[in-house]
Amino acid sequence: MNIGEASARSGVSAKMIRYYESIGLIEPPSRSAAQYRVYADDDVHTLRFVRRARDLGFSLEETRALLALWRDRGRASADVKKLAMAHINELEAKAAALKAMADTLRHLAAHCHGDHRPDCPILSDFAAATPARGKG
Amino acid sequence: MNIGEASARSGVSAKMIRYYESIGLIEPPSRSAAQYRVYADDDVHTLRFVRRARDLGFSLEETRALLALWRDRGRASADVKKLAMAHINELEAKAAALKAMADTLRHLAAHCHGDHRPDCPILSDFAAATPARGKG
DNA sequence: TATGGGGCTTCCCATCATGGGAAGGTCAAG
DNA sequence: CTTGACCTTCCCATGATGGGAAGCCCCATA
Repeated sequence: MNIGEASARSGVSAKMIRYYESIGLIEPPSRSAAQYRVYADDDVHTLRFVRRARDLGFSLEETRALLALWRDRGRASADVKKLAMAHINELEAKAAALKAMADTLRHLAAHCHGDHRPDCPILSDFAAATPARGKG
Repeated sequence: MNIGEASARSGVSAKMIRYYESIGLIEPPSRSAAQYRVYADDDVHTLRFVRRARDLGFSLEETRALLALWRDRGRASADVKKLAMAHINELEAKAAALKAMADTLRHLAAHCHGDHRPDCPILSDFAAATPARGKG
């Protein structure tokens, strides 16, 4: 199949498929006489794997490691789990950071009248901000 | 003061101060005879405001809007609150998305032995993934 | 006064993952 | 043979930031 069909079947854009190939994440497929990329079902399988990893927030480099583990039938599941757990921690740390921002902002917004008056504790807080020294 | 001191006082790198100036987020400061940027205390104030907004996850474009509101003494606090609330929603949506990824992955990892054996439901799930069609 | 080191200037490049689009070749259907 | 959809490669853009080179400037010290 051509790249368009591989894209449709895998959920990875043609643009990205070419890019993944260029950075060596996936193998270059064979080519037709006219230099069209020709994919097999197995390639679609790989692309779906990549898509799933990306959807779960793994970077392309992490995905590369996962692919290697996937292809290595003899690897210990501990290796996979270790990578996954590390990623889970990253994800949760990022989520917590975003949540902390939201909470701070929500706190400030709670004290903002939100009417026609100009006074606003949100902007006041921003204006009073000091870098890495607390509110001294 | 020179850019180095403004940077130290505001917590914004010199690199970023120049960048913010280049995109019109902050006003170009006056220059010394040798073309050095010369900042006043007020400029540091503005830089701290930007820093605070960035720390709370506002994009530079959102920060630009906040700066405009800050400088507009007559604005209604409702305008600020509206912008803030929208941002809070974005932050929480992103946090929820990250948390969902972590939960999915944690669920998969819970069923992974994590020992010397090669079987791993994490990779199995990835390999079985299908794009936007459920698990058919 | 000469020198050295640190700060400043501009300019270009890299990141990460992705999309847009141009210029041109190819294929299948009419 | 034309038309239109597809493919190719190549370059550019995003958002926010950092790295670093080449060259000028300023101050302190010898």
